[in-house]
Amino acid sequence: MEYEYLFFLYLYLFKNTGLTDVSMSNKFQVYKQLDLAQINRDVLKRWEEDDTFHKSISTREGHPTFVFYEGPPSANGMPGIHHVMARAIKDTFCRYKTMKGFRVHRKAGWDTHGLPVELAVEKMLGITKDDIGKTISVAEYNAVCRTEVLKYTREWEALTRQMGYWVNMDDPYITYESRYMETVWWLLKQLYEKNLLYKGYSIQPFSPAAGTGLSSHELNQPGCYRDVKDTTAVAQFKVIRNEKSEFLYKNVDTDLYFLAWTTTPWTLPSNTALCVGPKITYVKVRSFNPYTGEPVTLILAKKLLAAHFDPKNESLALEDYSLGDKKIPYLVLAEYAGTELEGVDYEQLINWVKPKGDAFRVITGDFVTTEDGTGIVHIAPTFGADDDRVAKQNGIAPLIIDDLEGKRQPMVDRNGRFFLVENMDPAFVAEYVNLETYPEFAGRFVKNAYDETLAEDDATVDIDICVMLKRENKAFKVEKHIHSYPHCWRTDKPILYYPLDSWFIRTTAVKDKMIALNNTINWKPQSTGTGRFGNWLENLVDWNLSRSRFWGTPLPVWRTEDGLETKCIGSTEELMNEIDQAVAAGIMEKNIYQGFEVGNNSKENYEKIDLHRPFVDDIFLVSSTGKKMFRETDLIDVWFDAGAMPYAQMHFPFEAPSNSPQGGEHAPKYQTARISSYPLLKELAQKQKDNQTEAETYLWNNLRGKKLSNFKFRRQHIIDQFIADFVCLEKQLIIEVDGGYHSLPEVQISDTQRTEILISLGYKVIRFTNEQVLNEIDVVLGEIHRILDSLPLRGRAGDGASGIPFPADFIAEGVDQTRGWFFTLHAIATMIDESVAFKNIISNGLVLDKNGNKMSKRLGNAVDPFAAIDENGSDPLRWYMLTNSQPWDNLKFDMLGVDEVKRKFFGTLYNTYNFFAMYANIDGFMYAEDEIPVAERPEIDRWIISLLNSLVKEVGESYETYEPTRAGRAISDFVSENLSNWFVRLSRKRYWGGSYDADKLSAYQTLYTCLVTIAKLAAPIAPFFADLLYTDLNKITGKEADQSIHLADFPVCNESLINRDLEEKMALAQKASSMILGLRRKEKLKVRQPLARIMVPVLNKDFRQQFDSVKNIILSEVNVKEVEYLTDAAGIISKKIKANFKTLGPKYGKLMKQISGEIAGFSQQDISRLEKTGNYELNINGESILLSPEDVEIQTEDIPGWLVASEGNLTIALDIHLTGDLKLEGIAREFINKIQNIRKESDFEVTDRIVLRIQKHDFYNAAVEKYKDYISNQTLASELIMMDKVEDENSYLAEIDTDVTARIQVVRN
RNA sequence: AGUCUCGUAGCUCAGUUGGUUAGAGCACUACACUGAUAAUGUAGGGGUCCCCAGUUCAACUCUGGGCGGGACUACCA
Repeated sequence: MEYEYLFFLYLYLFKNTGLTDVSMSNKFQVYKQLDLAQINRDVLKRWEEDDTFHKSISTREGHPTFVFYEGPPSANGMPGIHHVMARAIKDTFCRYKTMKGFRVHRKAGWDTHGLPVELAVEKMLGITKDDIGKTISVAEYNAVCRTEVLKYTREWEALTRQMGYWVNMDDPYITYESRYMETVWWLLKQLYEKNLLYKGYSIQPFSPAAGTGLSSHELNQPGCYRDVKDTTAVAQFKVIRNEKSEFLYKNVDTDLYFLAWTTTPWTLPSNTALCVGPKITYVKVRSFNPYTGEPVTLILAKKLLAAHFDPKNESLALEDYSLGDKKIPYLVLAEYAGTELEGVDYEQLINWVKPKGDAFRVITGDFVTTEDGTGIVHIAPTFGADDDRVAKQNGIAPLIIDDLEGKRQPMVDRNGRFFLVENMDPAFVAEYVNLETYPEFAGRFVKNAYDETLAEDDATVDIDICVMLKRENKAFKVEKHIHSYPHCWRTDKPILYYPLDSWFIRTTAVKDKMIALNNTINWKPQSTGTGRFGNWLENLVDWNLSRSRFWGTPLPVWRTEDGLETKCIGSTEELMNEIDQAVAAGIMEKNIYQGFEVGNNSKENYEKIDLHRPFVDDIFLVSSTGKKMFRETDLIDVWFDAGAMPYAQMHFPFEAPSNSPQGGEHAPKYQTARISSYPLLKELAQKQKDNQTEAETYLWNNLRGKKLSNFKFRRQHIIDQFIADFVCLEKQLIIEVDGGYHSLPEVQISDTQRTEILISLGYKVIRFTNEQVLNEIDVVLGEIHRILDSLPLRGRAGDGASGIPFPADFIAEGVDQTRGWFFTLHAIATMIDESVAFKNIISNGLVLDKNGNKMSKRLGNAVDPFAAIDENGSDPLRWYMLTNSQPWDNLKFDMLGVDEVKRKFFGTLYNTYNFFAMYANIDGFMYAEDEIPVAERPEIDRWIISLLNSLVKEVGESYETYEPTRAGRAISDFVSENLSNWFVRLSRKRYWGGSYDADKLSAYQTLYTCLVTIAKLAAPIAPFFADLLYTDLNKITGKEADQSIHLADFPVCNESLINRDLEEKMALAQKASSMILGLRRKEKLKVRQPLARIMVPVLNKDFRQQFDSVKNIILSEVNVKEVEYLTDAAGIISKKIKANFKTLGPKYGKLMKQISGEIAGFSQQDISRLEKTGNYELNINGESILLSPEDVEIQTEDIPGWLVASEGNLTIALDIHLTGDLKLEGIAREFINKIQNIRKESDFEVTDRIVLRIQKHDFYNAAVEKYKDYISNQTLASELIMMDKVEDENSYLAEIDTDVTARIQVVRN
């Protein structure tokens, strides 16, 4: 036993007796068991005491910012486990960016408006929408909404805290607050002024009986959809023969018609187009009209031919048909693709009212199916949402009537009747209405249910229209049909799809811009961006903003009753002024917001006003012509609230105005021109711009238009009192291009002064000569690029809204937000700023239960996030969720998976730490010694450090590209495979015993570095455990200044420490060891029994060298004494050869089968010829094929007479012959094993010294004698005494070999 | 119905520009190791790579068509 080691051992024992008081603080904390839930609580407490979150922001003051937007959750529902998922993703990247030195902006918020809130309130109060304004006032109702919506705020905050989601909750934005709504109004006004906000109509469910529109939610209430029997018609639309349709008339000897089916014949008079499917095949059929018997030729979908013509009748002769025959013959004449039919004109079916504009044309639509009907859809744009959309896209006019007030109306009025002629504009009637045919139907209800004088079985308008069509040879088939049709939940009467007034945002006007901007966004997964979101943009329609509800942001639009004058209000200031004017004009009695101070942005001030209904409804304004103006009663889509959050969370522009001198908290701080000298300088700058040198022009052309990594450069830009040649303001970098005269001394002095001043203003100045720019532009640009990268971002990139964090660098929400929040953010940012709202986005999948079902309270399969965190801590939950599957795939959440993560990753890491701590405490390692240069550390240390650096690189890249799953899995693999299973296992001996020498120190330093680095890499995903690990380590060593890992810097990969060769070698060692252990197992040879040698065939020089350098590791791992290399010359290696498909395939393609057959048939001579000469010629089908060594794979087959294992191209033979000496050593090791077990059973301390007494036995006497020192050393025995008889008392029987037991006594010294 | 997405071992997931015998972890079974010890290691069994067709010398991989799960968007003639 070395003295040095003894010394430390004594020190350790001494400390343990408590005789010294320096003890505890110098020891690494050792844990009895891993309790991640307790760690969660402890670390959380420390974070709160130390205010770590705020420190993680304040310590990054002045650093470049990383902007994250929190998609506001609604606090009127409890948080679920899926919120843990979403928030784990968000938190991971915000923490990562913090560790990368960014100042991360992440403001929490609450989404508070919308239907779910209204429904919850109604349920709670036991009322319906009908009661609002009757049994409860709107004001009371809204007051309840206000409290209801934040009902679960406390739970949400608790979840945020417990799961370690760091988001700034100091001042969350709340969408119902007046300040937030003011920004929303401001945005709407911007859109209004850009002519992007307009009033139009949309097709919505409408109840003529109740006289009101219905939301789709109201339609989905139980009992609303009912099966009803309606008259349906297949109508014949007559083709107009002209050059567009001429091709259809081939072989046609009758009139030609399109067939279209409808379940609502009353919409036929409003038909203005027919729609065919572009991918559907149509047929042209010669037949007869069943009602009139007239010969007709009809066009319908091929697939539906059998639905309208009995195939049995095809054989019938056309000539034999006479009117009244049940069997109607038919003949298919031709087939057409849907696209061919596009553009063909047809006659109006029912000529009551003429449309204004283009109509009666065949158009195409993807929504057309061949499920039922004829595969041709009758389009009445005023009565169907699809119809309206497809008509607009194709420029087809709807059938619209001008009423007496000059308003545009559909053919059916709001009572559900065909419009009365006397209610129409006479001028319109004169020009467009057919007074011969229409009056018979005018005033008829389109559904009998609307007319109290009619009964169920009275003739309906549908029937009368069909009768008319039959008579006119325009109806092909009329029949009753049962289908499900929606009814109004209040009146029980059928609803109509009906055009209703709505406010729209003209998103179609910016469609191209939105598509272009979307292409710059990094979507995770990409397919959501190009697919779901991209397609949505391609088929964009105008955004219908209107909602007829109560609890939401009111549309800030006032109109005069005649609709001729409109005002859109964009701020409280504007509103106050307008109200004051209205009061002055006598329209309002007083200003209801009196007391509100314009310009005072305090919360208190804004709480004085309420911009919700009903208060805003009571505001009437005065128009420029003195007329009274009423607010449009609509609320806006709550998605607009959410999409407005980049602006509204900052109360933009009211609190961070874009051009204000103070510029808001986040405004760029760069110094610009001095006011006094600006006019002069400006003139000068312009002159310089006009007279640029050749070099300047050349460089400018390489910098302009954000060519260089998207950095914006300006030329001849005035800064303070100077004109900088080129400047990048975001990075405060000035580039000067100098002509020859700069070498003059006086010019140099002034240059120096100028540079000094600019530097003092915070700029970096670099200079190039004209020659450099002209001759070495790549070098120059490379240098600029390098310097740009090294500089922090000062201002904000981009030209969007200034003064606020915009756009976001990163957002993440569920994929269900694609057409919700993601869209509204994108749309608003595009329209307001022509910018993206977010640069990187993760759209995460759903969290399902372990069987793949959606979680719901009803099924009882929902996981309570609080219980889950309480039991496991949030780290394993977070780790599991991010690493089990990629965030954008759905996660099948299974608690067993969480357990696995706990055991496999956290358990292993914890064990590794505990291992380290235990020995470090014994040896008093505190990382106080100088760092041993990596180059001087043993191979295994350099290996794990190499892998560690590779890991740092991979993990860094993964986080950087928003791939948390890859990052987490890489960390976990490293910990369990390489660190624990290989490095620690092989290095155990180095920690145990021996002196505190360089090797031991290296072992400690290396393991310490691995642990602390792993902690940092894992910190973004597992913030609690990582911080504990870090602080436990750092407390003792004081290596790092930061008190929390979340304030520390993310590790940087040191490429020079990565040694691929070494990594390969070690992989070889791992493989070889496992193969040899496999062989031992097969032969039942314990690893304790040393063996003499292994033999390895050498196929090439590199291999021998590689194997040799890890030989010792392998040998000690598998307890073998020597390795012997076998070369060809020995003649005992037999080789086998295979074709390398990867190299040969592309060259010889078709011949591969034969080639591989030939190669497989190579003899040993053939193989060695190829190896020696480096080529081999094959002849296949007369073609000469030249093989090189790369075209084949050569492996050794086996070594006759030896115990052999083969894997890939590595073959190892094991010599299992036991010499006497080996046997003795095996016995000695057996003793060590048994004695160690006895120590353990006796609960001895690791460091207790013992006295050993062993009863003699002929089988092992020699072995014990020979290895006495070795045994003593390993078991910490001060004495080893062989005795004839050891007393039974205090002794143990240990089996040393089959039938050989030893009596051993182990006594503490 | 449309769009997107997923489908590989009992479970959760990898699988590079197509290339030879499709992998890992968990679970299961067996074994080994023994001062990291309520830890660790090694091995084994287990596959119609959802199905069909095509392209190719060669398909888990590419193309087309189905089937099944999920999400979103529509609710229709």
